[in-house]
Amino acid sequence: MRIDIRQYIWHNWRMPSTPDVLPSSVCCTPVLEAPLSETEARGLAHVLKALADPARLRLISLIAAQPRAEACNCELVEPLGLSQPTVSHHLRVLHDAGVLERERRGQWIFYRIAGSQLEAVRVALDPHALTTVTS
Amino acid sequence: MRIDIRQYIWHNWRMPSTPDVLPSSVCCTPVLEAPLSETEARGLAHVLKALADPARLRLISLIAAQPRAEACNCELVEPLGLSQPTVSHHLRVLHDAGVLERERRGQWIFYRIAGSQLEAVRVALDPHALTTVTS
DNA sequence: CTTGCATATAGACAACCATCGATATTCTCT
DNA sequence: AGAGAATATCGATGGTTGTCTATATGCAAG
Repeated sequence: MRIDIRQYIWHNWRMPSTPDVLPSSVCCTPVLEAPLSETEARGLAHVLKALADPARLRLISLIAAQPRAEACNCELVEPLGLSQPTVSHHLRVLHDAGVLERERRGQWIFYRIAGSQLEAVRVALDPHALTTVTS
Repeated sequence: MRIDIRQYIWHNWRMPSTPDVLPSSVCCTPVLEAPLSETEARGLAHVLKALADPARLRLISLIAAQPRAEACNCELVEPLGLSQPTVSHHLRVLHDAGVLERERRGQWIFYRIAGSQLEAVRVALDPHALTTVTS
């Protein structure tokens, strides 16, 4: 619940500098470009469904607002006002959808935002259909 | 179910040329910029929830793919493979979320994509947080 | 005004989901 | 090995939702 500063620093000693290059597993083609197949629609809906919850949106924004843009479960329970199992559940949903990355460091598990999925969603909703991220 | 061409043309006679300027009722601030309030999160989640369904995503893409970028209920039932009431329900959800506009013309009700809400979602998910559409 | 078509609403049902308390797992330090 | 802390899993529960059939509403043409 409370974090010991010395332990925190120690465990971050060997932390790799925040990785910015990601696997970039894009989910689908722009929605406004051509009719989606059922499979494409299911894939995009899966990611959107993960995002479409107030608690999860707040989790994302809370993580992004942290100094290192990462947070452990224990730091999120109190500001969110939900129980620890519920927070854990939401983090899992976001991780399964590829929106969050997780990394265990010592006692804690830190979550970061995996930018590529959010970007994929933005591209999918792009009215200009730029095919920026593409295959 | 089947559309009479003469009636179709007649009813489109007095159609205003597709309006591009929209009320632009934006829902929230960029998620990655600052922690969302519960109200902001609820608002954004509402729009995302409307988008987070395979049938509705396919509806959007089907409408966008039409020659005039608009479609009536009857044109969407068959390609979607769902019952007419179900299609009507999904169109209603999208309209309530501000994703679709509706306009009655004669016997039919035509749905168009209301770009501003999609754009608002894209801005909300923007990692660069440009505050392009703003208040 | 009646018939025919397009759309919406009502009611029902099954599946899903957010949430919780209780418990298990995994790690660290002594 | 054992205690303590962070996280995940389990089981239950109340609420939401996607889908259908049946029915109602609204518009147009004869």
